[in-house]
Amino acid sequence: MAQVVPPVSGIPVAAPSPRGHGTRHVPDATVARLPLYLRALSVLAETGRGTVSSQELAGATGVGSAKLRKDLSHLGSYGTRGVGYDVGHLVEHISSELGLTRRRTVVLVGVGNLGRALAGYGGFASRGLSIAALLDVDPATVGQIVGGLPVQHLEEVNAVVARTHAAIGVVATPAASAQQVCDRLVAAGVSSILNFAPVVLVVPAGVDVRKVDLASELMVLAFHEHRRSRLADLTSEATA
Amino acid sequence: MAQVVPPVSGIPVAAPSPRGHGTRHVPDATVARLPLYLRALSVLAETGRGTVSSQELAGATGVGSAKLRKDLSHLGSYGTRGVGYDVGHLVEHISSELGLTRRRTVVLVGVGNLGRALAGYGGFASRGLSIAALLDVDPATVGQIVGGLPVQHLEEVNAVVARTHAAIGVVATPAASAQQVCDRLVAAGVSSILNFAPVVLVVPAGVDVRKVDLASELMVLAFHEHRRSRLADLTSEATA
DNA sequence: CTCACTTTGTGCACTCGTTCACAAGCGCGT
DNA sequence: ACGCGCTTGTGAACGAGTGCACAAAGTGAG
Repeated sequence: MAQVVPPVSGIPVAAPSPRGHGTRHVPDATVARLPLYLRALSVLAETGRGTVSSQELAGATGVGSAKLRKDLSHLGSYGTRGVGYDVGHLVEHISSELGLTRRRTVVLVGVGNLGRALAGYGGFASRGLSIAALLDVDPATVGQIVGGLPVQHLEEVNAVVARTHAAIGVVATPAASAQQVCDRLVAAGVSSILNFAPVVLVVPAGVDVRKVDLASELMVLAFHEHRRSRLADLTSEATA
Repeated sequence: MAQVVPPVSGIPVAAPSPRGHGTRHVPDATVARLPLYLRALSVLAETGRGTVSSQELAGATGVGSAKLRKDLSHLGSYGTRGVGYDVGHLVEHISSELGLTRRRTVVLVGVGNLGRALAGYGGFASRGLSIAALLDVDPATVGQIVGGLPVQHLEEVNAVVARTHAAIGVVATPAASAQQVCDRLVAAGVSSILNFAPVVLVVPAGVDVRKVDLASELMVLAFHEHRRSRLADLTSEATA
């Protein structure tokens, strides 16, 4: 009952920044939006635009203008007040922050339909990301040329990763083999994994896993649809 | 580094989100995890397990046990203290909440590699989601049988949506035609859209758009990779 | 019945992200 | 030079989500 949490007026005892991260901290939510900005900016750059206002860019990306400005401020980018942001400069700045200036190589495992879709996806190369190799275990698939690259056997993973210095691996295999493939990628030296298989991958500390689950996305959409119809039922019931 | 399971999306385009209305509010973050739980539970159910503790299910899904319990409590599901949750009951409860008890039909536009991957993806049907039709504009593709379904021409969209009562549309077309396809889907009566094209779709109010951007995911991964190497540089510099 | 043990459900504090509102800065016309 | 309008950058309030810790509630053994 005593001490009702005093304002703690000036007690520098506890470290102001408990997390000792040396670099300035860019929020994850902001990072997730940077590619979006980058794409919109690329379009603008191609049309010859020299500057954009936050409001304009916000309109093109579906993000609030205040949020956009805060995002950009997080990476220390300077716009010009009264004018806006220099398109070219901003593109370069964001690319640099995302680490796309240095070329990143990616190995893709699982050359099914999804793998082919990824391999054929344009726009990676122009963004500093290049798919360096395609791997699979199916004898009928190995040896094919997909998206200009020959499909190699998964056995080659160690050699391929070592040769291409790939740090990013994409798992586009069936669920059953995903964990096994993941393990081999990690063993070969890959430290970031993008997983499309509907399983939760277990990885050692230091390895970053990101998951894209197509079925989940559809289910979330179904939920919204469901909620909407429930709401409609309720309101029609209320008006009745 | 723990498993990072991002809510991906995070781009509520034109969703004013009418919050606080009559129905109890299930947080979006929780909804995004429900499919994950559902899948883990399905696996458990098949192995004949009758009950699960929150800790066990947490381990299988990579989620903290407290978070999991709170998620389940949000949808009013009752577990039994000292025992855990009834697997079958929980599966049914989550399915119901997600709206998967009533069959949801989906129309898919764009039968390229990505579209084929989605059409061939198992696990939709068993979750109440069924792809009712495939649409494309390429004469060479129209008429093919993909995943057991004939590909129809996009012109048929109105008839198809009306006949199947589909409320969900999937856009798996190239970026250039995505907005146009989206407009036609909306005009045909679709009210939820899952967009794989790297553009920001503009839709009228009342239509829900969810975006999955493969290139963005890779870029976010590249960022983490980049940050990691920066950190390594800093620390090696500091120790030097 | 009682006690020890297990596991849920949740209040609370805390962190993270978003939104608002506005001062500061910049260019331009006069 | 000077003020006017436009746009950025950000402090502060707010809200959502997470993690901790624990009381409540159930089970089973003695």
